[in-house]
Amino acid sequence: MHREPGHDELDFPRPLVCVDVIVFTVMQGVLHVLLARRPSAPGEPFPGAPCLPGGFIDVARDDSLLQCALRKLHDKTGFSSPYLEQLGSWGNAARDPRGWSATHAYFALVPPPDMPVAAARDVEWVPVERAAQMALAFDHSEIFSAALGRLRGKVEYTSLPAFLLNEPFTLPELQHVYEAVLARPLDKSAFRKRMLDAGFLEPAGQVAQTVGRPATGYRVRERERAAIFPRTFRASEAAAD
Amino acid sequence: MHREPGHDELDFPRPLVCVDVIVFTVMQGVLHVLLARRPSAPGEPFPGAPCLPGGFIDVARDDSLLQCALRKLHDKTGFSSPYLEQLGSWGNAARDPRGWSATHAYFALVPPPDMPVAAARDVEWVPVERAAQMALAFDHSEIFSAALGRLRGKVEYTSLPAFLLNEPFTLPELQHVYEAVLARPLDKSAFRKRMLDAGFLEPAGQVAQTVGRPATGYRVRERERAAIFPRTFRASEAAAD
DNA sequence: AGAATAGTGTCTCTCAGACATTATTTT
DNA sequence: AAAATAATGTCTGAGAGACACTATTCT
Repeated sequence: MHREPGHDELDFPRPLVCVDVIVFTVMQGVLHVLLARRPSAPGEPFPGAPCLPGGFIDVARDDSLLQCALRKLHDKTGFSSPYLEQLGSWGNAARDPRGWSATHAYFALVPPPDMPVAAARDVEWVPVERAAQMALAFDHSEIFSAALGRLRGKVEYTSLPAFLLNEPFTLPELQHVYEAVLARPLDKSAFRKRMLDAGFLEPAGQVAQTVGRPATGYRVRERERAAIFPRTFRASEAAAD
Repeated sequence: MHREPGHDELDFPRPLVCVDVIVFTVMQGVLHVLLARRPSAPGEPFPGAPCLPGGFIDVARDDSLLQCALRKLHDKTGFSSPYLEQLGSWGNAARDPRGWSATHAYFALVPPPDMPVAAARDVEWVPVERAAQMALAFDHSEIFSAALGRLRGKVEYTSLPAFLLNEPFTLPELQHVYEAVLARPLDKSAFRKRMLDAGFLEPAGQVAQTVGRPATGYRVRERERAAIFPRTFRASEAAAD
């Protein structure tokens, strides 16, 4: 901003501004993403098409982009303090037929929700493999793909999957989530060493299993941010940011 | 976007939309950032204050956010194909007294420029240590701080500093840039092994020194993206993205 | 006792860091 | 020859992966 001549009046055309949220969870050992559906009213772009939950900024109601993302997330999922991180922004003249628009994308991780909740709010949990094959409205397929890439990348070297579980959780449970997101098996011994050495977990009692030895329950020490490991899981296939 | 009732008319108030660029370079072994200055005209916010180069999106002229960032970068520095990466976005009701505004921040790495160019375009190269102590207009100090953190973080495990040098460059030169950005010395042997093993460099002849043995010159194989190393420089102090 | 799951120990490999050593140029 | 800088070699330690092994519960 700030230096263009002729802009002082502020009467030039402004882009549309949106916030979209990519919400991930793991259900039945499979990574899912929350999708909404475009309205079918006349004049609406992409009528009836699946899309990411989101919407226009309401300058009277939203104090900030982050707060807007939190509001939309709460409206759709009922969660109010999930792990939430900015993914990036997409803006150009062509992505929305209604005009030049820019969207700010956030990605969120939530523990497995109760199924009925999602259905009631007119959104749907979709396995990421299926979502990747769907044609989402606007450039939402591209944004979703970026979110999935970012999640898989960061899972290689952070404790992000801990935010996909209800507490307390066990180390075997956490390992299963890692494996679900990365879509490959991990060695149990290496996994446990890594998690415990990182020091982001604190014990929280025993968790009885339906069969076999009970497991130690854990909580994350700081819910605010993820821990970062000194190496990726497999150094040979290092991950982007 | 896409599901708010009452929005179909598109006649609701829209935020101001800007793009700001954080341009880094290394001169005389010191990391610098490019700063502009707010106009002093009446009605302008933060008159005369230092700020990041940037400005409002021109929906008639800019096809996309990225192209807008490239345009501003070219206007201010003359570089047209630098390393350019999206940093994030900042948007809220309070950051600009003229109204609800959102800015998309990009950070760029350029090789050492000719000094006069910057001066002629009404921008100035400032050492980052000094810039960190200045009160920049709007929330630009916060944005600059995030950019510096991102750069230092990624330098721990990527080849980003190669984009801060003119080609061909030597490994000792590259090491000096790493040390300038990280503000700590690195071991020569470990550094060379790391860079050569990463495979992102290709030899480009010999580079004579003023004194001593001449060094091998190198070019980066792919100018488009940075290489990622399997570990951070010091695993003990792992870095965020 | 046996099945099932949780949790540990040991060995090897890779790579970062420390630091000593060798190589090639100019004066 | 001496100085200066480039480049390599050797040793050690940390941590990842493979995989065998032990521990604790239930039926």
